[in-house]
Parts: sequence; structure tokens; C-alpha cells
Amino acid sequence: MEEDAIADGATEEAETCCAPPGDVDSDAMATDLQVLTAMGNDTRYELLRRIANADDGVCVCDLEAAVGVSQSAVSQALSRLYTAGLVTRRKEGSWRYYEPTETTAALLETLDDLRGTHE
Amino acid sequence: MEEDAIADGATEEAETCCAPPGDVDSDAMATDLQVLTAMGNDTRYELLRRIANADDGVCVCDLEAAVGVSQSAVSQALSRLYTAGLVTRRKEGSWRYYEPTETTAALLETLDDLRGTHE
DNA sequence: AAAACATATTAGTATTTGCTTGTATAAGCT
DNA sequence: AGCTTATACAAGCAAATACTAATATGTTTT
Repeated sequence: MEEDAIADGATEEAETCCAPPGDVDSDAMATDLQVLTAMGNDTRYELLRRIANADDGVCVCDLEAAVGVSQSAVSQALSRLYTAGLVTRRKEGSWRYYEPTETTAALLETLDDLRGTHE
Repeated sequence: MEEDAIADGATEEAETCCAPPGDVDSDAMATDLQVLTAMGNDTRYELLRRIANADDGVCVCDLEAAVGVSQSAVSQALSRLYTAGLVTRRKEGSWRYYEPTETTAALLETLDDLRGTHE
């Protein structure tokens, strides 16, 4: 089902410093990068944290008040988080409620753990 | 041991759509963002994957050949990964060997798991 | 139906990013 | 010592990003 980005590159033995590393699955890379770049921004990270903290759904109106940017910016940020699969959204009347996905929960937990253990 | 960014904001009951979410620890946020933005880039992600794949240390010379950017760009990328605590580096002769940190291992594993489970 | 509210979309712009080229430093080789 | 190799650093620039302001869409209320 997948046949790109193969070719190990280690066909001939040359006098290099070390063995060339294997290639990276470019499908996985695209997915991961979408997630990482979506989370890797002040505004979006904070929105995501706030959404994750309140498990029963947060609406945009309250998120706006919390982060220091315009309504438009919040809307754009949430859209991006949605596209990246980090939040779900449901409409209820004229309000939109956002909830974290499993992806968000897992990543934030990993980050929390890492900060705790601190290697 | 930590006393900033508290204040729940929910002192008065107003007729809003939902309860305002709790604040975000700004120290944690800074740390996480450094990690996320460091990983969230084509070149750096690929370098990191390659470093993580070869557990016994990779040198810059081989990484250069793998990703499609200049030597300088690779050097800058690796520096950034190092600053973010995603790789360690040791000098051996005129070569520099890079290895993944626990942070890298944990995050890449989480990402892999998520792609597998797919929620 | 009009007004007010909640959110999305579009367009424009300032800032940030990630590269390239050129140069510096440092270690091995002859 | 001089040359080559391995990596880092610095300046400049094109492209991507993240915002704001303005406008559009849909919903509720009056």
C-alpha cells in the first residue's frame, strides 16, 4: 500500500564516518508534521491546552477572552487545530463547542510526563 | 514549587455559553513550544527521525547526504534540535555524533502509536 | 423582518522562518 | 607549514506565517 521513500542508500561500502541512516516514511512524516506545526504556536497551543483542560467542551466565546488575540485569529486557530485532527467540534445553537481528540490527549500527556521526568 | 498563571477566572457567574477554562502554566508552555517548533519542520523532523533510527549515533556528514539542503542548513537544524533538548552531541575527532534524547524517543513513539491506533 | 449575537471567511500586512552563500574555526593529512 | 575535510557562524533574502480589520453567514431574539 506504500511504495515511496525507500532506497536505503547503503549499497556500496565507502570510507565514511558512520553508516548512513535509513530513510523516513514520508506519509508518516506528513501526518506528524501537520500535528506538530498545528500545536507549535503560542495561540494554538494555549487554545489546545484550555480545550483539553475542560473535558466537557469549550465554546469559542470563552476561548477568545482567554488568549490575547482577535476573534478572527481564534477562529482561524481553531480551524487549523480541527484540520490537524487535534479537536472535534459540534454545533449547538449558535455556539460551537470544541473537544480534544485522543491525539491531543496523548501528546499533551507525553509532554507533561517529559517535563516531570526531565530525563 | 510553581506559582504563576493561576487565577481560575470563574469568580462570578455570568450568562455565558459555558464555564471559562482554567489557565495554562506558562513555564510548561514555553518548554513545550520549544520542543514542538523544533520538531515541526520538514528538515528538522527528518533529521530527528534519522538520528532516532540509528541508535548508535549519526554524524553530520551522512545526514547531509540524506536531506536535500546545504551543509549549513543541516548544521543550523541540528543546533536547533540540540537547543531544544531533542538530541545530544559528542565530538569525536573532527566528527560530531548526534543521538536522540529521551524526549525525542518518547514523542516519536507517541506519534507512531497515534498513527497506528488512529483513534 | 430587523437587530444583535456567534462564528467564519477574505484580504492585506508585518513578522518570522528557513534557506543560501560566504566565511570562520578546528582537526587530520602530506 | 600548507592543504583538505568537518562543522559552525553570519548576513541577506524569499517565502511562509499569524495576525488585524472588514465583511459574510447563520442563529436567536424582539
